[in-house]
Amino acid sequence: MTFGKGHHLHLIDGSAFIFRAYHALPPLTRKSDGLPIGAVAGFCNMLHRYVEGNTGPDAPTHVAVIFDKGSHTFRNDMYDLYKANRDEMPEDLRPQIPLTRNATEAFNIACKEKEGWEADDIIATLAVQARAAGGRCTIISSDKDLMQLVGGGVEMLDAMKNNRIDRDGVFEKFGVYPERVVDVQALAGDSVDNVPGAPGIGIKTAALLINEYGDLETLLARAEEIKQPKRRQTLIDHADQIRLSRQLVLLDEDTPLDFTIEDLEVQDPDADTLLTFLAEMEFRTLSKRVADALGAEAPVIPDAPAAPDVPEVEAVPFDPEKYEQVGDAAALQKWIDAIYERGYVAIDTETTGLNEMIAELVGISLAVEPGEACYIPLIHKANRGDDLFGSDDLADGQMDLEECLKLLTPMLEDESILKIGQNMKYDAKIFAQIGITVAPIDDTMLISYAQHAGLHNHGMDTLSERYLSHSPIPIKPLLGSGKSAITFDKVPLDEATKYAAEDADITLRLWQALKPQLHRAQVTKVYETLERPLVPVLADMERSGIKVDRDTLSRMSNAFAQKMAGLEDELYELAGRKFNVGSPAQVGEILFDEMGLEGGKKGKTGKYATGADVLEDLATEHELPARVLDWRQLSKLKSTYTDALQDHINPDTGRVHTSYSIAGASTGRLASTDPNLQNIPIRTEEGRRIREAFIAEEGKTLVTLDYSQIELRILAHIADIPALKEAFARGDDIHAMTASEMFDVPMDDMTPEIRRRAKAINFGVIYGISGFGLARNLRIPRSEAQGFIDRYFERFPGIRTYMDDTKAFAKEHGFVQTLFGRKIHTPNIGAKGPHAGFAARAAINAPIQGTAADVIRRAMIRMPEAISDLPAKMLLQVHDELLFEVDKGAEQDLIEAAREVMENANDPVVRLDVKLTVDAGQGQNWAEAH
DNA sequence: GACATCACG
DNA sequence: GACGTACGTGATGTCC
Repeated sequence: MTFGKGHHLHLIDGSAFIFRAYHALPPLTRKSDGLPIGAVAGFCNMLHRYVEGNTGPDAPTHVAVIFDKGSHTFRNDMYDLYKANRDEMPEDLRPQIPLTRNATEAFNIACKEKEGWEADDIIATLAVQARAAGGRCTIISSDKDLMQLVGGGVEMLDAMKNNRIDRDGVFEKFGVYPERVVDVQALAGDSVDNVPGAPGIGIKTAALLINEYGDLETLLARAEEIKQPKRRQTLIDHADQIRLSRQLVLLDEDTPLDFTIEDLEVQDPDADTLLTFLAEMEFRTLSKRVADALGAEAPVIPDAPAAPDVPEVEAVPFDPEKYEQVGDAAALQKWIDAIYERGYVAIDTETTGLNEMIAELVGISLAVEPGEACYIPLIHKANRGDDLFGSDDLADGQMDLEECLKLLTPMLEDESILKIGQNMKYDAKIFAQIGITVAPIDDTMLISYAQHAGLHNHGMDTLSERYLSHSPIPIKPLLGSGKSAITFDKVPLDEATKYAAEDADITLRLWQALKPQLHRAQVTKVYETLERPLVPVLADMERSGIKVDRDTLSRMSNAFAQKMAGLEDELYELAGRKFNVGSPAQVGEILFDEMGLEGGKKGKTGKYATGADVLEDLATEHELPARVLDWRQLSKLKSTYTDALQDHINPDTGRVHTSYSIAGASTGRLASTDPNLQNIPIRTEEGRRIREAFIAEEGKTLVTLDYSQIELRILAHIADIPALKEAFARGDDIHAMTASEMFDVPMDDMTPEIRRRAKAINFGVIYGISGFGLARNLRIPRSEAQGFIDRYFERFPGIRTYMDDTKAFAKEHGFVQTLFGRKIHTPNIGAKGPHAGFAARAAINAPIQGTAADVIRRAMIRMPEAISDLPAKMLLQVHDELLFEVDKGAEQDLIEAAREVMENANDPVVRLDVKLTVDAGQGQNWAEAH
């Protein structure tokens, strides 16, 4: 059949698939012979997922995977440096390349390549042919070089993000439509492919020029007319290089091919061929999945003895049908016996919601071996939630909650049985609500965090996909979404069992895969002293919550609303019309288009930037931006704080219970969510008053203790700066001392302005200083800022060494470390281009911020024991501050005990050359205590 | 759901 | 030699 109207050609960029697969998976090897196989595994998974997704009216009628072949193409003849900066292919990837061709053929998908041409040229040729024939074509790739082909039925699809790119999408990316993309690329060049382009011209400028002059040749011909002298000269000087660049990025739409589109017609895979291939590769999980999809029998893959050092990840296939639903005491007792035989169990709770303070226990799942898991439903309803007249009757076949807990509690509290969970803080809190203290525990999320912080997140889906090559059953289809969403107790029992038991099964497998790796990564100590013991401490703090006075907040909300209304009237007057003050886009239009103010800069989305820094600069001359800033401050305080906080007051406790994520921030810091209590205002007087709503219970006092300058002290120690260390030892004002040293001003003559500058520089150092950043922060010329930095390095030479050493360490190892051994990975440290500076600064900052985070973690872990004799509770942590609630009269005892713990939190593991000091405060509310 | 903005250390 | 930049977070409102 001739390809034409109604037909749809899919072209898959094979190389892109391979590299994505390679980087997405750990370095897996084939068990029987150790052949590296991770990229092939990922490639096959992606192909399988792709094939499965091809249903419905949009499915392709023709398909091919296109590969590059050889490294020498006609472009190298034009320009010998083309792609010359490409890194060598990783050694363990090379042998996998031919296997990906075999894989494609095994899936019965056409597999095309041509010596001397790039895959992109073949794709271009086929896309153009498809378009000419009146058919559609989808290019599955996110390579921007292919964007020149889009239009007239040709689109691109980013398979990972499931993001279609049409002509408008191309315009967003390049600022021009597809037919002018090569012109823009010719000017902007491409550092990845080593296309030179015009020096100093990026995509933004290129698009601007092309749009003004129409096309590249016109632009080059009329280059003399360009107003900016530098730009003009660049274009004149480099015209030849620009034309060459255009040749390089222009795809060959006439690649000679020895096949036609008709040869690419979609064919069903032959089950035998495909499964034989997958079995050869020893992909157990995927074989099973593919066999299911094809309705064939999964091949038996003999269990070869595992090579040492390779985690066993695919031993037992996942089979939701095998999970047991436990409905009576006898059945449960069998599981408890199995747990006692082993000494450990993976456990997961299902509840009615994500907020542990409100959620109710719905069921419990247990796993003892990979594939051996059960679910104990407890209070599932007999009817689905979508049944309008659904009664509250319980579904049949469930154990009585009390009876179940009576059997389970001794095991949960038995110190000889290890309870393994994914994010155990959640489950521990659920059990704590019903009086059960779960211990001892292991947490797969934290085991991963200790090893892989900075590499990826540590949610179950991510871990399962990465380390088990298995995608967990999604919860969405069970619960629905939006208004019609139901809670887990409305999920039918059989579906609930498959989902819940699988979670425990996955947790157990992750534990088996990841726990033994802790010591190999040398982070066992980190996990055991900084991560795991924090779980019960945080669970207690979160359950305690802090009292918040609704009336105070509500009064403030009203006051803010009135002020905002007044400001809005003023603003409409100033602008000469009504507009939405909350819309940055409209504010930008008013300021720069209608009022014609200078200095409007458009961001990447084509809108004017109207951030506080911009408006502050304008506010010295104009009324409107000043009032917008006032309005924004009030709006922020009202919506984020005085309004939203009220909604977080728990009706039962009258208190606000935040949730801390232990494995969220890469540096080891905690993060606070729902609500975030780590960013309650303090810097402005108006904002600070919100802290008046955080109050002590009747008869109690709020006490805060915070580390003084902890990050600078740690910097002084790590970078070994004698002058800084001595200043801290003397108890000097550290910013004043820095200023005195840098600007040769005696301490007695210090002015606030000079001190302010020194303070900014001190912070800058912690953040991985740059002249640009400091200049922007201090609003001084860049050259002056650079002068400050040079002087700083001169006066404190250890800083330079620290920065250089840290960067070198990160480049060599791919991570940096805190003083306590916490690893923070820096995967982008070797990146080329603008990414590099970013990663370098993060690498410089991470050991400092991370060590400070470790210190306060240690203090928090020791705190419960240290204050156990006092009528006091630890409520909140704000990075370098701990907030307590204590009975009146015991304030001083608490301060003494807590300060002792905090100031010596580094002992005995790390000796510091600098003393840690802690300031204390107390009061009836958080504003007063500070 | 992306983006801009702004709150904190 | 130019690039684009202070480090780490989370919540909200707008706009598509």
